[in-house]
Parts: sequence; C-alpha cells; structure tokens
Amino acid sequence: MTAHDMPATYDFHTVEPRWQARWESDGVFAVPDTPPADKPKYYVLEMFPYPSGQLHMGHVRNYALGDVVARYKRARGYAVLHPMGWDAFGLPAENAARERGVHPRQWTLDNIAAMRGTLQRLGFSLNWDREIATCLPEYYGKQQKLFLDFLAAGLVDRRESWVNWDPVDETVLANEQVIDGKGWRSGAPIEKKQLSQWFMRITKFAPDLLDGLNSLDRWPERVRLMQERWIGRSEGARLRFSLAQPPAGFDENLDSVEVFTTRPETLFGMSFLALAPDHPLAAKVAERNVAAADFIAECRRLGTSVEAVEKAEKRGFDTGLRVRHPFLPDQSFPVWIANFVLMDYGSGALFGCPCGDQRDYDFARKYDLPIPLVILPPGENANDWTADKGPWTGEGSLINSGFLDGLSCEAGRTEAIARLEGLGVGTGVVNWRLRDWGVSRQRYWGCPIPVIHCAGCGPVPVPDEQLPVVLPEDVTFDRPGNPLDHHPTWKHVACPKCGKPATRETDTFDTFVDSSWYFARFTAPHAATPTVRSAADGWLAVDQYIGGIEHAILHLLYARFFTRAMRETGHLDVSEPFAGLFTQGMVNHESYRDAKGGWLYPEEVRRTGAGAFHAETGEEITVGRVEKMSKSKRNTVAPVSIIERFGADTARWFVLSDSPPERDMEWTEAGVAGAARFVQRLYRIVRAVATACPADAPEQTGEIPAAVDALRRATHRTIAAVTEALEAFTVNVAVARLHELTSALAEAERAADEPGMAFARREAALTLALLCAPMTPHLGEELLSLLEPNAALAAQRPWPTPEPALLAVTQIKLAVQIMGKLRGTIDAEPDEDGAAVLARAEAEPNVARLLEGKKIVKRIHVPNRIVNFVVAG
RNA sequence: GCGAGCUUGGCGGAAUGGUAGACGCACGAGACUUAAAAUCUCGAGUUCGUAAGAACGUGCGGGUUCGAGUCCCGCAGCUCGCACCA
Repeated sequence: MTAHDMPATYDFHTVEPRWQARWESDGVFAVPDTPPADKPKYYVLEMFPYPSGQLHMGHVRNYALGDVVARYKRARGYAVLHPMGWDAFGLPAENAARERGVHPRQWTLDNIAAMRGTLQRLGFSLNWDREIATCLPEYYGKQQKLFLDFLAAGLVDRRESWVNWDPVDETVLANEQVIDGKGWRSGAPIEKKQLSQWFMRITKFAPDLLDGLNSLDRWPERVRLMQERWIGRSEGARLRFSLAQPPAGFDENLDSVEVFTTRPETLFGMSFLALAPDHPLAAKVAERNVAAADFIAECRRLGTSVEAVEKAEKRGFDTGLRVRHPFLPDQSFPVWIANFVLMDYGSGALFGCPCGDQRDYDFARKYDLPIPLVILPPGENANDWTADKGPWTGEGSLINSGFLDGLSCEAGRTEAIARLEGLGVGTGVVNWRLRDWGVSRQRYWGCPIPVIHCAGCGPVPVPDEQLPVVLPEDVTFDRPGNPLDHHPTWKHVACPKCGKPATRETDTFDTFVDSSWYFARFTAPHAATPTVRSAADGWLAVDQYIGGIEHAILHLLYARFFTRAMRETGHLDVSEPFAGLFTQGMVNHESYRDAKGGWLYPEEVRRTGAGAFHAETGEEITVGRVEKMSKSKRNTVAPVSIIERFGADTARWFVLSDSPPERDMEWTEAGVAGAARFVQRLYRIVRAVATACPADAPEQTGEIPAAVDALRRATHRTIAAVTEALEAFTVNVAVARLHELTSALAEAERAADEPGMAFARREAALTLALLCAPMTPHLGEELLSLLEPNAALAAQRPWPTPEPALLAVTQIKLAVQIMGKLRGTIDAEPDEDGAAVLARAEAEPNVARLLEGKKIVKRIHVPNRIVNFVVAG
C-alpha cells in the first residue's frame, strides 16, 4: 500500500464493516464443540441479554469487557469459546401483545434481530453459529427433557403453595408486582391463593451449594457472602410443645407444636409460644374463633404491603391455648398468633424468650407478658440485672434455669439439646433459610411444563418421543388469564399412560429456569440431546463470567443448582458452572429536567459554560443527579446512535477508559469525543510511520541514539504493562498505557532521522496495533494492514512479548529524603549499593543545604528505591 | 438492625510500604489560520515566593515504621445488598 492509498483520516464507516466481513469469511472466531487438544481452552461468557428491543449502554460495557478478555486470550493461544444468545421468554412480550396486539413471538424475534444487528456492528468476537434463543423449541424442548430427568431423579416435586392472585387479570403475580397490596397493572386488591405448583428441590443441595462457595476463589467476596446468607445455615434444635388442654374435638395431629430455635439454652426464659398466621394450628383455632380468623385475615392483607414491612409493628392474638414446657412439666405458657412469625422458616412457630431477643422483648412488653431473666451478661451482677435494662442478645452465663444454672450459653446449648433428646421431645438440627424453588408460572410466553394431568393417573410426564411440547401460536390476548388455558384444543390430549382424555399442564417455567443452563447448551447448541458430554465437560466451567451484580443471588444460585442436578442426571460432569465471576458497574448519565419538572433526553439539552439549555426553546434546564441510565429518567444514550456518529471502536474505547470496570462509570459527551479523538490520532500517527518508515528498516546495533533507545524501551514496557493490566482486569490502566506509548511514538517523529529510528517507530506502531486490538479491534486490523499489507489478521496473531533486555532499567532516579520528606533526587546505576550512593545523596545541593548543622543519626538506602537520612538537632 | 464496599486535584481515576496525583476529561497560554474548527506545543494539587525553594496535602483521630493513600485500632459520611430468619 502506498501513502496515496492510505486515507488521511480513519473512516470507521467503511473500515469497520470491512473487517467484520473478513473475520466472518475467515471464520477466525469459530471453535469446535469438543475443545481442540492442541490448545488450552478458555470459555468467556457474558450474561445473555433479554431482547427488550434495543441494546443499551450497560450491554455495550458488559460485552466490550468480555470481548477484551476473549480477544486477549485468543492472542495468548487459547481456544476461546465466546457465544451469545437471548433470554427470550418473559412477561414484556405478553405485555406488548396485550397493549399493541403484536404476537409475543414476533415481537421477540424482531427485537432479537435488531439487537443482534447492533452487537454485530460493535464487532464483538462472538460465535454466532452458536446463537440460541430460549423461546425456540430447539432450546426449550431440551429444557423439558432436563425437567423430566430431574423429575425421575426426585429433584422435582409438586405441592401446594401460596401465590399472589390478581382476580382481575386472573393471573399470579410475583411479589415485586404487588404494590401496597394491589396488582401493579389492574390495581385490584391481591388475594392469597393456594395452587398446586412444581418445585425444584434446591434445598437438597443446600450443604453442597454452601460448601462449593469455598472453591470459588475467583468470585467477588461479596457475592459469595450474599449467597451464604441466602442459603442461611443455622444450627439449633427442633422441639415439640404439647398442648396443655386441647379443646374437645381437636385434631389429634395438632396436639403439639413444633418449633425451631438456635437458642435452646434459653428455654427457661420462655414467656409465650407464637404461631405464624398461616400455621395449621392457627387455622384450627380460627375455625371456632371469629376474632382469630379476623386477625389472620388482617395479617394476610398487610403481609404484602410495603407499609406493613416498614412499620413492622408487632401484633399478636392470644388463642387461649396453652402448651406445656418440656423442662417444667407443671408450667404452661400461652399460645399466640403473631404477625412477625414466618410460616416458611423453621416450622412456622417459635417460643418467645423476651430477655434474650429484641423482638420477643418488644412483644412481651406490648402484651404485658412476663420476662423471666435467664442470661446474665458478662460483668453483670445477678442481683441488679433487671428486665428494664432491655434484652441481652449476646453470650453470658445462665441463671434461673434449673439444671443449666451457671453454664455458659454455649455449654448450655449442648446440654439443653442432650436433655431434649433424652426426653424424646426434641433434637439438635441444622436449619436452612434456603427454600425450594417454585418454578410454575401461569403465563403463555414461557417454556411449557411437559406434564399431562389425568383424572385416573395423576400428573404424567410427557414421553420423550412427544417432546418438545411446543407453544401454540394461535393464541389471543383479548381477555384476562393464561391464553394456554383458553386455547380451544391445545391442552386436550390423551393420557400417555391410560389413553383416556386428559389435559396438559398449562403452566410454564419461571424464566430463571431458561438461564440456569444456557451456558451448558452453548457448548453443543444444535445437539439433539440437552448436552453432549465431550462438549460440556470439555468447555465447562466458564472461565470468565461477566455480568451485573443484580444477579448475585438468584440467577447464579439457580445455575449452580442446575449444574448439580444435571450432574446427578448424567448431563455433564462439572461441580461449578462459573469458575471466575466479574461483576461490572453500571453506566450512569446526568439527568435533565425542565421548569415543569419533566425529564429531558440528553439530545434535547445543550450544555454551555453558562449552564444547560433546551436545544430548541433555549429554556434553562436543571441538571440533576448522575444516575443509572433509565427510560423513566430519560437519561439514556442509544448505542446505535453512538455507533453511527463515532463508530464501534470509539464506543468501545470510551466504555473501557477511565473507570475501573467493576465501578460505575459516567457516560459523557466530552468523554466520547475524547475517545473519538484518540482513535483518529492513533490512526494518523501510525499512518505516518507506515508512510515514512520502510518495512525493511534495519535495527540499529552498536551505538544506539538515546531517542531510539527510549522509544524501544517504551514499547516493550508498554507490552509488559498492558499485559499485566489485562490479566488484572484493570482495562482502564491498559488504556492509559496505550495513550502513553501513542504519545511517545508521536514524539519520536521529531528524531526521525536518527539511525535505527525507522525500525523503532515501526516496532512501536506494530505493537500499538496489536495491543489495542482487544479494545478497538477494527482499528487494530486497519493499523496492522497499513504496516504489513498482506500479513495475518490481528485477530489471529499472537500477543507480543517484551524483550527482557529492553525491560531492564538502565538509569535510576533515586529519591533522597530527610526524615521521610523528599529533598532531591540523584542518578544511580541499577542495583547500585554502597557508600558512593550515600555520598552523592549527601552532596546533592538541596540535601546538603538542609543537612547543614544537623547530625545524621541513620542513613537508609534501599537500592533502586530510596535514600533517607534520619537527623537529630 | 445486620453485612459488604467506597472516601485521593475542578472531574473520572493511577500508585509491589519507598519521588502521591500516571493517563484521560475540563481549563489556561502559545503555534498554525484572514478567522474558526481540527491539529500541535507548553502549563497546572493548595498556599507563600520573581525564582530557588518552603509549608500544607489522599474523609477525621490515633498507632506501627527510617518512611503510610497503602498496614493496625477507633470514628464519620456516602453507596449497595439483606432485613421481623426464631
């Protein structure tokens, strides 16, 4: 290529599509289902997007980061799996259908097409031949197979469960769709309803899910902590309280109440027993007591409202029942129903020990229940420790506790459990906060649960040969409820067992199910079985998973569960799905409001030194907080418009600059412009090298001019520094180092005539091309092609390695301190030690001046680092 | 309430216990230009000083060290997550 062929400015409009086409036609990113034997494998995965319609900046940041890793690892010689797909089921598609009459499938596929186009314009090195969309039968049919295998393995069961029921929309709502006790869409008061639902038995793996966290050393500590708390292991005891005088006709099964406690040593401090409003015994009481029934109804009504949770007022209802104390058979205690007792933790009942628990204390005070003192805090005297001093929730020694008197809480705990076991009324247990995962959703746009309900046979799994159970397309959204339920024919089938008329399950899976195994499907996305063992076992675990912190608990925990369940059913053999996890920060932007308080889009606002004004009316605009880009605040910037104005590389470069990836970043117009300037500048500088420095320019040997030496050292230092930064995920630092080398190369033009400079400039330019390629791949290819027109693609070239000789430091500028304060610098040889250095340091003019009249008590010299004089007087 | 994280120039941020503020943005001065844009060069923590240089400086208070943004103890502020978990 001659200078004439090289455009003076970098025209991303033509350059970017050209290299994208080349990568595609050369198949440079493709990898086989079974990882090649001659290379180490590396699986990079970003959390796949929900196809909402448009890619947003958060996606760009997420995928740019992942692409840096993918391209870098590829250059380091790894076989890199870097797939992309769509989390394509979910409610927004049904909402679009109800609001705009477009079919969910069409809406979803259109969105996917639009977003795929944007991703492709951004030049990510993705395996597009592995693309999956969870809403297609090719994917969800395999998911149905997994479910049936889980069912056969006892990892799934069916049971009654409470749901939030919207009587107007005739649908089940998630907790976050219930606002102040009303449906988010209909505004109707929400009812609690019991439905028969499918559950994944995630609790079966609770101990392993907890233990496994210890092996995830490349996960952020806080995510592991969040999961640990969510799983919530606690040790304690389960014990039964028998009813003192059950009323005549009371159910035999309800003649005792089981409670869980972590503090069995405080049993002598018992004041009352409290039941959850949904507890079976509470229901029994309500049958014959209207006031109790009212109280329970009241609790249910308030249970879902935000207000109730915030007020958190403890309220109770005395049932009149009494229970006997296991250690004090002649004493009995009242049984209350209390709004703060949770049915789904422990056994839905607790014994109240007011002296050792804030909540029990508040309750006892409110209803004037006794507060027996059983724990004496360390350093307190039993004679003046009173209930008025409030509860003591820490450790201490036990008092007023019969056989436990004098023991520490810890010793008392062991003893109390032993006694309970001896009496046969209780046992030491481990309790888990984690609950089984209810996966049934009464929705159309989800994966059908492959079960057929037969009056004679009960729930019958759909036989393998009838899979996939495909969603019918001809559905209507003109009335409330689940369209699958309304469909005239779809659900009516013959029972696979007995052949009699039966009905399909019309529930579909929670969409978290879809995303719980997609990483495994990516390894063999077109296989007839859910996974292919050689592919799944070969590629998994994901070496680097990248996504938002908002999925720290549920998605990651469900995926970890699925991995275990899939291993148990023989679909793969790995213990954890994600070996490394990186949670990137959000993309924020200023928000703008006009005088009336209405939100404005960034493009409607003109910013000047004097302030912010409306671009058309000139009205003064209030600049609000910098916060997460959101449609409601209108502070969004569309990636498509940025790509059109500045190109993909500029967008990528900007989201990777400045802010460390794990922190939030602020999107600014000035920042993008700066990134665009850099892209042009680097192009100009490298173009100048390609024009001025012949490809066969020789390396200078012997006497090397200082400017040449400096540039070569800068080049090799940059290779080392960028490599280190990328390994450490500090892409912002890699960007800074590339800025530095770019400036050094520009500066070298001034010494262009020095012997060997042409070689050094070419070397620097080539290095820049290769090092910037993970971040700005199109620019990287273009620069490389200017320098070496017919060479291999940057995407296929190995990562440069620095020459050790050029990394070595030749001259040290040594800082000289007096009493730890910098007073001057001297030159030193590398590793130079001994008296000569100290002498030169003492002689440094400013140092000598300040040492005048002082006595040097101690001389400290750390070679290559520092000289420090400690003085007296 | 419990837990985690953060706090460094005008702004984003950099810094294996060893010259704090790399790099970028914004800003100022200059060059080029009829002019502007673009580009290039130079400058810049604050205060004092013509300068050399000095004092102060990484949220606040202590400590360890020859030397602390970095390690330890205590405190404050902000952000996020969980939250009646028996």
